[in-house]
Amino acid sequence: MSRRPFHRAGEAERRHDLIAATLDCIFERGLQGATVREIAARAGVTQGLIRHYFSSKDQMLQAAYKEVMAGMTRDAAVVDESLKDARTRLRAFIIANLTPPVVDGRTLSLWAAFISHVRVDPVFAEIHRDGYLAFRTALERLVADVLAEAGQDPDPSECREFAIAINGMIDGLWLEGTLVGDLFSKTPLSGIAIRSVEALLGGIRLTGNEEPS
Amino acid sequence: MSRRPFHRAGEAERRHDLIAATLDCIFERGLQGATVREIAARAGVTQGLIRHYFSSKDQMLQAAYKEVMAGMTRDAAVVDESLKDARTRLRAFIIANLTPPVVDGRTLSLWAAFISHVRVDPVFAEIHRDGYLAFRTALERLVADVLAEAGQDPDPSECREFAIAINGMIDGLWLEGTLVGDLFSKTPLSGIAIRSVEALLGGIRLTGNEEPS
DNA sequence: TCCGTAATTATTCAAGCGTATAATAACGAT
DNA sequence: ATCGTTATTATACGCTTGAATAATTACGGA
Repeated sequence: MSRRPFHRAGEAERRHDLIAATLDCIFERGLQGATVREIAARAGVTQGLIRHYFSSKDQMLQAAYKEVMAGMTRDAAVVDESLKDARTRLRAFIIANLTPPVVDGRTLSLWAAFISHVRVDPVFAEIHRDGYLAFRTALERLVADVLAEAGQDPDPSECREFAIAINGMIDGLWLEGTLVGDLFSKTPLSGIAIRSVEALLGGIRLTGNEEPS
Repeated sequence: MSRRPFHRAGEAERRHDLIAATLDCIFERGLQGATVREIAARAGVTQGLIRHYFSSKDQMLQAAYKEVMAGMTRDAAVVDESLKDARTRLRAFIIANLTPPVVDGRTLSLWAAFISHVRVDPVFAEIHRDGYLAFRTALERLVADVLAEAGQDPDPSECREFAIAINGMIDGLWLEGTLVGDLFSKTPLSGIAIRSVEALLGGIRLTGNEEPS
């Protein structure tokens, strides 16, 4: 009876691997399928190791949720600062949020699995709140820039209202577009969103060139 | 050792009670907290009875999901046909979906808990799809009526695009409004939505009277 | 009034869960 | 080379889970 050989990985690497394995489990079999044993097996370690890096399974799930939110924010907020026009930046922001990798079955699965915990566990609620506010704040600033660029006087509360509405629409389109995506094959979501935002902002065009195929 | 007394309830009543107990459990403790034993206890029966009415726990959860979706559709689609103006009907539709009982912590909890299963279990996917399409179809018709009423020629594909956008915004506002509702205390969601839809549809006013406090 | 049916309770079972603890071996320091 | 540290494995514990089965009792129809 020989013991299984192993190698000592760096703490950061191990934690990352464990979280990645956790997310794989959640994606494929839901939160219920993310058991300590299954996660350990997928990470190629034994279950005891999990408790060596996380004080409990719950704490590991929280870390995993943080990583998901951070990933979504990172992908979503890639608004190249070099783009001079605010309109172009807002357009890029919308497109980034309504195309892969944000619009993606895996991302949605993870998001949905965790969102059901937001109202049960206060720690999850805080993680969600932080992510939401970061997103909306970025959007609010973009809207203010666009309005200013169009020569309007951007009333802060007005900008916020626009941001809330646009944020809602992006969230909803992202959600339904991913859940029942096959229903949207004909018309790209990002196109709908852009035209809608243009109308919402009072007819400001977000693009000079026609939209791509 | 005397056996616990009981009474034989009608099948419909028992099934309803069991589903109600299931939803209570999910609301308070999430899907993971909805165990057969806990549900039975809350329904005032013993756990064996559940298997007498449902062939498995999964099947009972599916029935519960159907009931949640049906409830949301029922509450949401209360568009009084007697309202003559299509604009008034659309306005009522939007308000109904962005005020209680649709905007409600319990409704969201249940929705969120189930949505995470949509991508794991095909049966749940079908239930969701049916609900979504019913909702969007109703909205599509309302939009067509409003545009026709405004003297425009309602191109079907244009109506659908409007419906998708509006549906997305309602979904997103509903979701975020319930999740982080305290952030919206100042400005009512339904007001934001109505003004946004007005802009979206090209400036059509949905109301003659000013909005309530 | 009695009796058959089936709705309901009571009990049991095997599997899987998160957690705890002890043994071991990999690897850096010396 | 050797040693000490600790990352990692191995094993076990107690509990909960969904499901299965057997025993009962409520209730309608004769």
